[in-house]
Amino acid sequence: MGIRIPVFFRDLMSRIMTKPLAREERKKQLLDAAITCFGQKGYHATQISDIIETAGVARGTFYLYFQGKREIFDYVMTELFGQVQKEIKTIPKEALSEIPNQIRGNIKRVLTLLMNNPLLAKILMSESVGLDEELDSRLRTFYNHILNYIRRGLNQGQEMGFVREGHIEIMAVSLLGCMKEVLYQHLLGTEKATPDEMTEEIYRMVIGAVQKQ
Amino acid sequence: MGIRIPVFFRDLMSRIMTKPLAREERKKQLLDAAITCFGQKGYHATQISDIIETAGVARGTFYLYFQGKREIFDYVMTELFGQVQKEIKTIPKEALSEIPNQIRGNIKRVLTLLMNNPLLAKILMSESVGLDEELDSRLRTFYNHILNYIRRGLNQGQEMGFVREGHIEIMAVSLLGCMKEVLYQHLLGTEKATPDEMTEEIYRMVIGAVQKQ
Amino acid sequence: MGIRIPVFFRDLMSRIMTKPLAREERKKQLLDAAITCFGQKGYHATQISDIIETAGVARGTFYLYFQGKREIFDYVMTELFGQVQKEIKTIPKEALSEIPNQIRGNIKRVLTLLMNNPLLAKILMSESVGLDEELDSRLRTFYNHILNYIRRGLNQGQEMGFVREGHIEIMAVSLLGCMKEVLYQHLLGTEKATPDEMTEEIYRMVIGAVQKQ
Amino acid sequence: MGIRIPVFFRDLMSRIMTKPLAREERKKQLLDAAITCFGQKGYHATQISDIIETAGVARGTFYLYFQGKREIFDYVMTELFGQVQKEIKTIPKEALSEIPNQIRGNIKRVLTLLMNNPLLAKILMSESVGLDEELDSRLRTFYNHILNYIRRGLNQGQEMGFVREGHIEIMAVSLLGCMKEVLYQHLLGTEKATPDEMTEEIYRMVIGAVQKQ
DNA sequence: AATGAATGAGGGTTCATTCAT
DNA sequence: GATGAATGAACCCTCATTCAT
Repeated sequence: MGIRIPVFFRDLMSRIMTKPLAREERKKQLLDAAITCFGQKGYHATQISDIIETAGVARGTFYLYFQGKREIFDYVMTELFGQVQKEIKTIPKEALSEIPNQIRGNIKRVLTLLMNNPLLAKILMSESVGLDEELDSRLRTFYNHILNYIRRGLNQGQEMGFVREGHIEIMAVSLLGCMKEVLYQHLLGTEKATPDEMTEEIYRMVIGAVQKQ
Repeated sequence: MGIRIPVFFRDLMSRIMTKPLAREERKKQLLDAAITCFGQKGYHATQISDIIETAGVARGTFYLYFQGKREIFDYVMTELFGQVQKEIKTIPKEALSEIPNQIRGNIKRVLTLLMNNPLLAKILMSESVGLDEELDSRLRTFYNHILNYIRRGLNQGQEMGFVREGHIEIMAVSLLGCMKEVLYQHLLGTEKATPDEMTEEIYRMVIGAVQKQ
Repeated sequence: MGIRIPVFFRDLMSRIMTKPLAREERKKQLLDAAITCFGQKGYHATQISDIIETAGVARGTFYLYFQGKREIFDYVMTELFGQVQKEIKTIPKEALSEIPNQIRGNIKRVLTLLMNNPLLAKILMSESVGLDEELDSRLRTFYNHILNYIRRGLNQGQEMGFVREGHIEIMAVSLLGCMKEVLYQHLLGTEKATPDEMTEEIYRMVIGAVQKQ
Repeated sequence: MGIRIPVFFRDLMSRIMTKPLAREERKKQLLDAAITCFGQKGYHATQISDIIETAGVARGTFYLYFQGKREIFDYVMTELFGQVQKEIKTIPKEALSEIPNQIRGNIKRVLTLLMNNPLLAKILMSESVGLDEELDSRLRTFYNHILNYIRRGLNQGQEMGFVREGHIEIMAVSLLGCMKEVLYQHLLGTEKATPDEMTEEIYRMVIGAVQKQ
């Protein structure tokens, strides 16, 4: 299985020339490989072999950094959640006139991030429901963060008189759904619009859906 | 020898009338078991053992009716697609004043169906992306049917002057997303509203999102 | 699986028009089907399904006539052994001048039989060694019959002064091998000669191999 | 850090010199086990469990070295073919007076090899016809090699005036059959002669069968 | 006698994880 | 720290045989 000499050479080189990778670096290397693999094939279809091949690391090494497949998937999720959340900025209360642009900005940043990281998007959209209880709850938590952000916006809007009365909860969920679905169909290849088009249209939908008449 | 004709008659009857029925019944029994299992655990985590235990048949029996796990999953998908599509009714052009109620009706029927069949909903929401190409395309087809329905409605609305101008495609996808997400969060347990509340709120979102000012 | 009405019709017809097949006829029908199948695919690759399909009989019916796969294979072997042995005629002692023709005749009859029944030949040549001890011994017995015939011929020949001295046993086995191998290569498609050519050449080999100088 | 170079050196040495060897050893160990099992029970009756038990390795280990049952059987066949072919030596044209001894030598070497390796012999004699097309053709190829050798010998003999005219093809096949059958009956336990006796007798048959009067 | 749906033991293969070097 | 050969539980599927009708 495979060519032996190159392995030896790679090894030889790495032993002579480089100090062992710092623990965090090596972990990141594996994490990146895992994101690639999970994104391409999904959790179940991804094998440890895929990850270590992508990372260029021996089988045993993997288990020096992660307890197993489930754990690295956990780490992947956490990493991705973090990336998305970084893009969402709370709208400051005082910048009243700026609200439309802020909302637009948030929508656009998240869409752009996800459209540029299809793997990330794919994992967020499609995986993990039903994998097991613990992961489901992690996903729930993630979307709750986002929903909270939307809820706060809607409440604020109501106070300020922009947003019509109504079931805030359902409104928030619906708005989240708009964005997820546009993204999802984009992943499926159904939808070919640009981030700007998508942002603008979603913005108009969102505004229309919740504004006072 | 004995009395031959009666035996033959009973047999004839049973062959024409009952046996094929029995076959379909048994198949349905397995299909139901599969829906239950896939709904609870997802495709990958579901084992043939789960399905046959749930159905209460022997291992070999399963393979008399389905070629394997993939095939029964296909059947399950087809079945579920059919159930959802049955609930969607095309709105007749002439009943102009009836349009709001018709839309409400469609939303409510689909939501009710899916809320009463959480397994069905779960499968539609969460499975199969990334499972494999063939199944992905089946899901794509399904949602395309629904999207077509929504697109037609939006186009009609534009002609009639109800619906504002805009990127029909993204609008349609967004509306689908609203409904899917409300349902999905309901499944996750985040959202506890009743079908009526959900229907009403979604209806208002949808109308607001697309109507002319 | 399959068209139901025709089955019913076939059945109906057979019930109304024919009396149930006599036990021996039905058994023969199954045996013929089995010879066909074993000949085409070998013992292991032949499934009960193949046999009953070929025979046009239901699964359960098979077990009314044979205890199982092994038993019908036993019957097949016995049947084939019988056919071959029928073709071999002992050469009468007195017909001294007739010996060459008698030998030629035996060789030709057996070759012709086997070349016209490739299934029979294939089974005799290739199957059953290693299947299990009992079958092995049956095969051994069969070839012993033939070897006995050859041994007797050689002994007689020695008494009469035609056949050189030597290890009769090995000579007999070798002669059997000549014929088996020519037949076997014929089955494999290597050898395309006619029965007459083969008979003549084998006869010359046999004679040359054992005759006194 | 510690002393790095020695570790690296030991490792380097072991990678280049010992590890690959170990791999081949393990493969050989499995191959030997497979030869034993296939020889004793035949292809179909041999289970992977038999092979790994005989080899004393775990189930998964088997699949590190072979893709499956079919592949290891292929390897076994190749191995055995090689062993037999090694024993056959082409007779040099010039050594005219040596021909008888050379033929005797070939016959004896092959017989001895096969009589000392009953498993090898059993596989060559009895397996694989009808197993599947690919393996059949492999066997055909093997015997063709041997037949070619015999054909060449006969042609040479005709040119030199030793061998009578006749259908070379059938003569060659017959001679092969002599040897195969003697061996086969030896395996079945019918024939108890020593290699020397068998060699001598076969030699005389062969010579008698083909020589000019 | 005939049917064919149902059975379930058994076999081949996969793959996450371990551990000696 | 790094390696990768070894492990074995787990899973899918087949097919000879049974038995209620």
